[in-house]
Amino acid sequence: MAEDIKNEEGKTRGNFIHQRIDEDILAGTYDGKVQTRFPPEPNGYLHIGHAKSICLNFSTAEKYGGVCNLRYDDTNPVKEDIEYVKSIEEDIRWLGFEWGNIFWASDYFDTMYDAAVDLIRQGKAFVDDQSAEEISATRGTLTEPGKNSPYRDRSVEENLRLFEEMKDGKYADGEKCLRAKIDMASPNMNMRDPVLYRIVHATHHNTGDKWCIYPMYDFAHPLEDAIEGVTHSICTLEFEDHRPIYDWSIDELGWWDPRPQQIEFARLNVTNMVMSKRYLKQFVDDGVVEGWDDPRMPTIAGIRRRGYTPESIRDFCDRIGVAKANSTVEVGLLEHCIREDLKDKVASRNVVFDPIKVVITNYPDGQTEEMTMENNRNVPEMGERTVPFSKELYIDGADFMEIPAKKYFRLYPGNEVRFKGAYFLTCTESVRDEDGNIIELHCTYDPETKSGSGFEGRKVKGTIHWVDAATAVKIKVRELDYLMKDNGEGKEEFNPESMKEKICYAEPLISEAKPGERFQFFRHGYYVADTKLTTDDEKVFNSIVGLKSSYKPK
RNA sequence: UGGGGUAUCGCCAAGCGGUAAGGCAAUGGAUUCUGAUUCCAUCAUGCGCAGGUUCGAAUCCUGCUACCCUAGCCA
Repeated sequence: MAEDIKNEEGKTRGNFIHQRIDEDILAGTYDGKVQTRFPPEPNGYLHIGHAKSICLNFSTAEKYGGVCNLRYDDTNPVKEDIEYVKSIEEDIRWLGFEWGNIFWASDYFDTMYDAAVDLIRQGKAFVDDQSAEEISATRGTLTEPGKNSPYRDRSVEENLRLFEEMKDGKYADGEKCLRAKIDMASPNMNMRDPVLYRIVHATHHNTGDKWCIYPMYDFAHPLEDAIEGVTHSICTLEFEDHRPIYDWSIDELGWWDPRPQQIEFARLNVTNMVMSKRYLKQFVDDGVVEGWDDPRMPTIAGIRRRGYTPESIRDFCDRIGVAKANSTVEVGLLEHCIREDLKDKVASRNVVFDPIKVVITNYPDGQTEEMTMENNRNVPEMGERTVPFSKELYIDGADFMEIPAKKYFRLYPGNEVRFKGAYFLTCTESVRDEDGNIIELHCTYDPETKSGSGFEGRKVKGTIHWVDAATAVKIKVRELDYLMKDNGEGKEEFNPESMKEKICYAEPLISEAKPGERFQFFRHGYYVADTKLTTDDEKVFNSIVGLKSSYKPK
């Protein structure tokens, strides 16, 4: 996994965050301690972008022998719901990480309140009576400084009294707020007397109705980190401008030294995937997907149901690297990671798409042979299975062409191909109905060429798969594409053809497939038995990813 | 228009003054009862642009340019 890559001098060459930590260790800033945290707000499902953050935080702690805690950033009761907690924990565990502790920001509300009071005492915070609109109007613009609030110079005593009254529920939402007293002319908008506490009369899942004032992220987050003893607080790029207020909150209090440091990295973007919670929620609400765990969704629940493995996701996160440049990784890399993981793990099964019936005219009526096939050609230890073979078979629609394209070496009239695990067959005739549609193919087989017989007389260029018509099992296959597509010019839009269901014929053994079990459908790609829809009677498979390339007639 | 970031191959990404790692993709070829896998080979005289310093610059300096973030009592 995340092995240290050493250069000639033997120095570690990890990502820039590891380098920063190395410097801290060298300087003894935190006495060699490394502690990180994954701090989701429980207001939605985790997606693959979060997976990058999870891998980064947990593996960084692990690399340095430190701990990574799970902490819920639950400082806004109107936006959060305990229902998401279960899925968050399930997703992290599924990825294979273990947190040291589970913390709740709301458990620190008392300390945060005391911190706010301390700042007021120091004259570094004040209660503002202005409305949100007024505050917004006097904040200034990117180029013009803001104006001081008329309430900015209240006495410490008055501020203390007012803040306590805020806490005691004497005021309505928005009537007052607590602001830091910093600099309304700061070129950084975040430092223009930012709001520290706001009034929200709402029941909190953890603290109930104890509080009606709640700390803002900019004030709460640094305190949470400091309280827990976090050393390196890893977050995404958009918080770079917030770092001064992060540092200010801890330094002005003077309660902690050294303080944790915030380090920002670029969030993950993947082509053909939307990470915006707003957009994903819309898909769910509009019913264009089955839910947050729809196998096409980029949520961790979705990619899990899609058949991705935790190993493949972690491998992906290792390969994409960590840097500060905004970037969009091609889905091809994610696909590579899952193929790489599955290729030596899963068994192969014969499944015929768009079936065409084949009749072997010179094969004895009523005869059936049990053909032996290897489950995974790369892994002999995975053993073999037998598959029935008889006079009438089905082959894949894509494996026959009436008029062969250039360099097409599967079945076409007059051509001989190997039927995987069975015999060489030559197509002698295509049978049509009145409308001219091909309804079946007539072939002849050569008994000499049986698989495993050691026949070396001649070679064929093509090998195709098949299922025995009499014993074939019908399964439902869902061909999944990405939810978004680069339609038009550089813009990604919803892909209405992201799921196509079809009924296919499979070899009898497929009826034993268990929900969540993965297979390679011979020549087609990797598939997983859907965990919600697969029953003993009906098998439903989702496509995970296709094989790297296949012949595409022009 | 202020402030904060970022620019190295089609996509990620190392590099930290000594003469451009690696992965994905792509391309050629070998093997193959999966056009898969595996294997071997090719793939930046150039690092946003223009100057400068230096024996030597992707790395240092100066000046540009492009893109991202930022004016929630969200996180």
